Amino acid sequence: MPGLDDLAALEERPTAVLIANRLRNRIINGSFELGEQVTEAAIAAKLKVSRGPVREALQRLSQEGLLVGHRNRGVFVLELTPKDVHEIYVARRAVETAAASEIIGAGDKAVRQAARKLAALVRKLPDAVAARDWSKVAELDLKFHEALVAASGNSRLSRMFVTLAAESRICMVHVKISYRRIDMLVEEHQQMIDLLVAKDAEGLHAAIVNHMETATADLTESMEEMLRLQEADVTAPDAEAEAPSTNGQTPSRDGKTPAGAAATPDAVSKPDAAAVPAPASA
Amino acid sequence: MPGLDDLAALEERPTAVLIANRLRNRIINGSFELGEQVTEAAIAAKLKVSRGPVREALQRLSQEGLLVGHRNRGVFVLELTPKDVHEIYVARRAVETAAASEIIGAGDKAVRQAARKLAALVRKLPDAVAARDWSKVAELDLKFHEALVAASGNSRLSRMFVTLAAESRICMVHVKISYRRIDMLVEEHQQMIDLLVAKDAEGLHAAIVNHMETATADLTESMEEMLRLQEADVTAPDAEAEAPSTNGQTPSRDGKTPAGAAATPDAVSKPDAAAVPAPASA
DNA sequence: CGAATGTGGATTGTCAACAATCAATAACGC
DNA sequence: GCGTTATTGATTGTTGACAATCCACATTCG
Repeated sequence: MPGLDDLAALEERPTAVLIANRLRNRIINGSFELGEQVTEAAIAAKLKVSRGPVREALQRLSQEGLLVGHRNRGVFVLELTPKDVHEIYVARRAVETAAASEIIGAGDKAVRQAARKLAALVRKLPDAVAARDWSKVAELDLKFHEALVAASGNSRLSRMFVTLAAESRICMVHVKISYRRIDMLVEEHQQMIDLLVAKDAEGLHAAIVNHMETATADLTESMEEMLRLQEADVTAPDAEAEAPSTNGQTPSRDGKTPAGAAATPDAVSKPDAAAVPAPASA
Repeated sequence: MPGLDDLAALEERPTAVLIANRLRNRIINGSFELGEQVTEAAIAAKLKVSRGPVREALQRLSQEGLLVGHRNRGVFVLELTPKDVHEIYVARRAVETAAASEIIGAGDKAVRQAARKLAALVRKLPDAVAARDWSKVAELDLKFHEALVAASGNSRLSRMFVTLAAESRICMVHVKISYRRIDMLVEEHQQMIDLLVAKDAEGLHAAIVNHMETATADLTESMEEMLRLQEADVTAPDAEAEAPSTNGQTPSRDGKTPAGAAATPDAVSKPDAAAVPAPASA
């Protein structure tokens, strides 16, 4: 019976994964406020399921890094600081350049195949840009990079990238980016494809680094401005509005979020295990 | 009261994390067979807790990649193929070189601080090597690399590395490595430190790549030989000797070390101090 | 005698209820 | 009035039981 070789792969997903995917989409869509939220009881009630699967999904997302959980207090959606942006950028650079090297090292066939898939994604980009559909642009942008990593055939790199992509998406959605940058996206991505087919590893690395460095700079700038405004909002309304131009130092909200040091003692764990992203939003 | 600023970090861990740490240690220690095992009911019974936390811990490890879960079938400990080794190697190379760059880019102070910690680890190595304590060597080796990544101050890189380190550890423990390689470890690691303090990013990258490439080559070789033998084992012994591979179902009841009350450092109160947390000062 | 099918055992998936813990508010004493 | 302490409310952590699913073995039919 030819024709149905590879359809045994439908394998229904466990509910927890479905919930996790759904919540992930809502988080990166901006449906959740950045600060804090997400009580498992509420989710369970809304989805008409017990707290068990919801709890599992929440814990999964916590390990992906999209949610942070405080003991006996609940889980809260990740709040991104400029430091986080820098971390994400460094990590993405590492993963993506490694993926690029792997593809190029895998031979012409792999390179062509990857280039084809990437090109297909880039072709969709101009429409979204023209429509100024920022959400769509962000999605396509991330999909491009995800496809790049996936093309390396390295499941570890892909798994790592899922989290980074989600975090990047949060950035993109929650801080508005200058519109002139958006017009360069098509060109930049096309250049990466060209360098890939040319098997120019050095150039491709440089392009990736450059691409993300500029994006990150923009992001950080917008974010810092946002934080300044936010802080001014808190201090100004009542007391005397002090000179808000003091410096570029952003942080010091309250000594709460310990995103600082390297290895947090207990539960530093690891991202996703099963599915790739995929399902459309709802 | 100066001096006790940051000790509010003791924050009791949820039981699921304790269980996860414990299981992780047993996995990377080689206490679990490579093929398949791990029924949550058995673990729960042995640890005298309900299945809930155990399930959570298992799922956590699944997401770390140490266990793979089949729907409605259970979770099984990861079985490493040569392809996996390659993937791990590529990913580690990406993460560690990125970490190295970050440290060097962070300035002299950070470099010196990192070098000090790394040197302390390397100093312990010769003893283990002399004693031919392979497990200890593996532990120190991984601790070195983990410290390197942690020194970058990038929590994302650290999180990524946890899984890779655990997987690497599995490799090291389960395949015996040539003893001549072991003698080079001290030298190689020391060289990395030297390059770090010299702030020679290029050289350090090369050293890392070289260090892991040779190790990986060795590992792959040993592993392929192992697989050959294993395959011969299945085909050679005539009819049915045991059928150990596919369903073995090793009696978890008595076949395993009765961790319940017997030896081994299984103290629930102890926060586990093997490979993961790196509790900084102490 | 071989293959398809039915049955049994076991394990995971899911659920609702109980207990422990923490944050915030209110009351109290100084 | 301010600081300290008890109460309250809510949320998570944990538990045991029930239901769905799948694999393996035994049975039956061609």
